[in-house]
Formats: sequence, C-alpha cells, structure tokens
Amino acid sequence: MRVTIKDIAKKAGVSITTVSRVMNDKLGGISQETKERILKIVEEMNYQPNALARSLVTKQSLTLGLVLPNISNPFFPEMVRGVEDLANHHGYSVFLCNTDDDEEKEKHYIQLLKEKYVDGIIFSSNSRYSEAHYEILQKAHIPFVLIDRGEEDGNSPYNGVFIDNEKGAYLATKHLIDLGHEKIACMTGPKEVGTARRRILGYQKAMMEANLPILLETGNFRMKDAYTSAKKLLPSNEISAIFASNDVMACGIYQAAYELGMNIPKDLSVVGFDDIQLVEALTPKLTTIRQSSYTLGKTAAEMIIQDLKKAKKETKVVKLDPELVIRQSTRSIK
Amino acid sequence: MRVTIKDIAKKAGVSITTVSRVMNDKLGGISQETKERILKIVEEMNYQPNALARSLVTKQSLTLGLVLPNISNPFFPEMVRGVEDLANHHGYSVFLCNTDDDEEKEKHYIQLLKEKYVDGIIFSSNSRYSEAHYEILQKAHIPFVLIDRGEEDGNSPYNGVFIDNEKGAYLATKHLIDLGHEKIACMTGPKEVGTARRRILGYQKAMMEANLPILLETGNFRMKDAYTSAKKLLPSNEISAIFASNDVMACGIYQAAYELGMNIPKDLSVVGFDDIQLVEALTPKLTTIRQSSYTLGKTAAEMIIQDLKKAKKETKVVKLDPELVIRQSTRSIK
DNA sequence: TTGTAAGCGTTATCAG
DNA sequence: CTGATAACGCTTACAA
Repeated sequence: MRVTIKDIAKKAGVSITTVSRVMNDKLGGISQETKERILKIVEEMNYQPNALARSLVTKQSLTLGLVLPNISNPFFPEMVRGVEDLANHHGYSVFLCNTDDDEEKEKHYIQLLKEKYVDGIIFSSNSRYSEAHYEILQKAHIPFVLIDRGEEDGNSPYNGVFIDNEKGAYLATKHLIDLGHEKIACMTGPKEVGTARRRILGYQKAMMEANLPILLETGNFRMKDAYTSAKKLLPSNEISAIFASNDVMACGIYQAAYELGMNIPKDLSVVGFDDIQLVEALTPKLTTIRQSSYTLGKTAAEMIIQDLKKAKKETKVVKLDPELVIRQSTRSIK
Repeated sequence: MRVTIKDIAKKAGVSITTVSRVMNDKLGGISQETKERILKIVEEMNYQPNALARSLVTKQSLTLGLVLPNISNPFFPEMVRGVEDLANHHGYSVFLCNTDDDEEKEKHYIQLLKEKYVDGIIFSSNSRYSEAHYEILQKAHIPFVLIDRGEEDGNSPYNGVFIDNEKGAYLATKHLIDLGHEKIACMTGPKEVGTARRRILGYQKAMMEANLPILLETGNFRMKDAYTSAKKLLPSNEISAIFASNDVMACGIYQAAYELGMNIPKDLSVVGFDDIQLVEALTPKLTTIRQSSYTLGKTAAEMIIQDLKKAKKETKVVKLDPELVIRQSTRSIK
C-alpha cells in the first residue's frame, strides 16, 4: 500500500488538514516547527500526494490532451516537444493521442480525454477541413485550441495557432524571382488540403506581382508523386527553378534531377517548405521555408494554459511567421 | 457542472449503484428494461464517467508513463507510436515525458508519474549506463520496463526490450564481406555509449571471422563528425566500403564522398544502421540495418501491460532482431 | 433484480 | 495555529 496523507498525519501526530496545508504551502499559518517536522516525515516516508484524489476535489487535473494525426509524420515531433516543454513548465502533463486523421479515433480520444478530466485539448485535425471535428470538440465542453490545421477560414470561431502558409510560399517564390529566375514551377500538394491551397496562393501572388507565368504541377505532398511529376516536367520545359510546397517533394525532385543528369543548383534551383531535419543531409543542402513547429506547439500550449486561468474567454487566432532559410540549392542566374 | 452518475440515477429513478452496474457491464443481473432505460438517459445527457474518481477506488488509472530523452530525435517517434497503439488497444492512455537525458528531469518525471498514479512506466534512459536511474525507478514502486537503452549488461535484473545491436552490425559487415569487400572501415559512435560499443563488437566479429583487418574511425553518431572523419579517411586508404554505425553518419559519409568525387556505390559501398526515414530520400538509397522502433515500442507496451495483469512478476528481457535492408548504396566487387 | 452505505485520498469550510 | 467533517464521483461489499 502506498503512503497516504493519513499515514503522515498519524506519524506526525497532527490532523490530515495540517499535512495538506504544508504540502500545499497554504498561508493559513503553520508554526515553523510543525511544518519542518511534517516535511521531514514526508521525506522519510517518501510520500507523494495522490493527484487523482486531489483533482477530484479541486476540479482540475493539471493535464492536457494533445491530439494529432500521427507522431511519425516528421512534422510533429518538434511540435510535440514544444507543447510538452511549455506544459511541463506550468506543471501540466500531456496525454498523447494519434488519430491517423480518422474521425472515429478523434471522437474516441476526445471522449477518453474528457473521462480523464483533462483541463484542455490541443487539437490538430484532419487535413480536410470539416466542421464536424470541431463540433465534437465543442460538445465535450473542454477548452481547446486548434493547431496547424484549420487555418482556412480567416475568421475562425475557434482558438488556433497556425503558420502563415501563404506568406511562406510567397517568400520562397520571391527568393527565386530575386535570383533572376523567370520560368518557375510550383509543385503543389493536394488541392483539397488547406495548407496546400494557401501555398499555391502565395506562389501565385509572387508570380503575378512579377508578371511571370504560373506553372502548377501536382505532387500530392509525396516524394514519389513529386519524382514522377518532375521527371515529366523537367525535360520538356526550360524551367530553371521549382518551388516545392513541401520538403519531401523537394527530395523527389532531387532524385528526378539526378537521374536526368541535371545539377542542382547549376541547372535547377529548388526551394522547399517545412525545413524538416533530413533536409540538411541532402546534397546540396536544401534552401527552404522554415516553419518552426516547436514554436507552434509552444504557442498553442501557452494559449490554452493562459485561457484556463481566465474567467472571460475570448477567441484568439495566432499566425506565426515562416522564415526563408537559404542554403545551397538555389543560385542566381542574372 | 458536468453530468455525474447521480444525475443519471436521479433521472432514471434508480440508485447510483445500478447506474454504475450498467456502465461497467457488471453481471449482477439487471433487467433488460432498466438497462436500456439507463443507457438511453446516459446517451441523452452525454454522460461520461469520471475516470479520476473511478481510479481512486479501483486503484488503477489505465494510464502509462513513457519517459524518453527527446521525441525530436528521429529514432523515437516510431517507438512512441508503437507504445501508443498498443496501449490504446488495451484501453491505456500514455503520458509523454522528455528528459533530455537529464537526471534531474528523469527524477522529476518519475515522481510526477507516481503522483498521477500511472500503472506502469516505459523508460528509455540516458545513453550512459548508470545504476542510479534504475534506482530511482525502483524506489517509485511502479512496474517498469526499460526500452532501447540499458542492454549492456546481459543479465539485467530489470524488464527490458532491446535491439540486438551486435547482431545488426554483424549483418551489415557480413553483407559487405559477402560482396567481396576486404578493406572495410567502421565509423563508430562514442565509445562510452553502450549501443555504439555493441555495434563495434558485431563489426569486429564479422571481420575476424573473415580474417580481415579491423579499421575503426570515430564519428560520434553525428553527421558532421562523420563527414570530417570520412574526408580524412577516404583519400588516404584504399577503402572500398564503410559500415556506418548509424544512418546520420552515413549521410556525412555521403557528403564527403560527393565532395571527393567518389561515386556511391561505384567507388564506395556504404551500409548504415537504424533505417530512419530520410534514408530513402538519399541518392543512392542507403542500404542499412533496420531496427523497428515501432516494434520496440509495441513490445515494451505489451510487456508492461501483461505484467500488470499477473500476480507473480518475473523479470523478462526481450532482444529484437534487426534486419538488413538492401538498397542501392552497396555493390559487389567480386 | 436493486439499494444502502462505506470508503478511495484529497481539499475546503468552518469552528475553536 | 490547528482540527473535525463534509464533499468530490465513483465502486463494491452487504442487504434486502
């Protein structure tokens, strides 16, 4: 049996109330002497309060739920780390839930988290935008904040933290334009995915500003598809640069270029999006748009924890700025 | 206020005991009629039992703690996924804890997990083997299983799941030998790290069996160090193959070879270790040793959950078999 | 087939 | 400065 507050009280010859007070540093006013005596016994008996019992009465579990599609997707680990760091810093623990973008699993987890009495949920939903997900969340009556996905409708009625995807794509494209490129293709993600759409928008904006022709080619956010598309695209056009709307696709393009005997950046400049770790291992190192998923996670955790403290809730949406990281896959052709 | 068992009982005109019984499918014998009535009300009022309260009396939280150095390390996400999948399958949730290999944090988290009343802990400790970590765990009196790290002393007194590192290195080296290579170098990790040492052992075993000369070069498990070492090593020797004891170092070797104008696999065969995701994005694709971290996680979770069910505890150590994945970075020179 | 009541380990209220 | 005692939401003998 585990040591409980009762055991401490008995051994110290005081009431459990008193023990509770010293454990929680309640100002109540406890003589220095008893305080020290109790603390010593606590130490001796290696007593740790039962958080379950405590939460039952205080009505807060100091626990958050983190719901995301799949931690194995290289985008998420950093984000998780951000969440965990900040949560822990504020005394919160976090439950990790992988949904595989499956609505049934999402439902299941939200219910589970509710049973576990989490104080808040950080939620990254299915890529395909759907009100349904958020309804489930709403119904659970647990404060939540969306993360990464769900940016699409500007005036979101929910708390959220996102990356400014349009801006990122704009920066990437602008970089190529500034280097003197004119035939610049955009390898896109699936059109139904919000982040993919926003990136296309950013590309188009930059191209239109420079009065250059739009050239879209779909790669579905996948290495293989990007490889295939590039294999077709590159030989037939005089494209001198590609903006790949994620890094994984940039890898596919690297492969295609390699097989076509094209040198990057000599014959082809490439910019990616994400700045996932592997990108530094490529030859040449990939110039890309960094979206700090760590900051994303940290910000989301911060938001929800602050929210929990406040009485009056207000909806807040944060958009983080992406950043161009110039490495070796682009070159000036002026 | 949240709906409680009382609310349901009142609305259904029964005692809370009865409600509890239907919620838990206790055989007790409940009339079909009342059962259905209660279930309907539960549905209507969207009632979910409070797991905290339940755990308080049942003495089990259906919760596990997963303690690891850093989820951002590309080795872990898959492992986490394995743990989570299996845990969830058995109705367990998991708390994620990042320790950064810091002993203070480890202590902190173990205490926290104890407070949260987790039923078991899956623990991946500091690379440097130290009894201290395990003592802390022991003292918490929570069942635990070590994962990945801690393999070193064969007759471990603790439950654990590991990869057979020696065997993996042996397989890698043997593969190169079978291809006809004779001057095979081994790029090693830090000698103090157990996994690194075991991989050296495997390499040496294969080389000695074939009567070939040992050639060790340290790369510290890091890309940059491997790059530097390779840059020095490759020009001066007639090395035709390298076994890199992790994939990240293989990347460094790729870079060095590229800059030295050596073609992989024409001029140099390379085998890695880990099979991290990025490896398929390399050109040419890396031949490597796959250690299924997913299985690692899954097995660990399985072990601890089984352990929780049993009355008589017995220490168990599982060693998983690594697997050679042949891709395009090696070639026969017979 | 159902209900009463004790108890899980805490905190919070109120009294002294 | 300290202590009874109720309460949190649930499960589980034991009764009926």
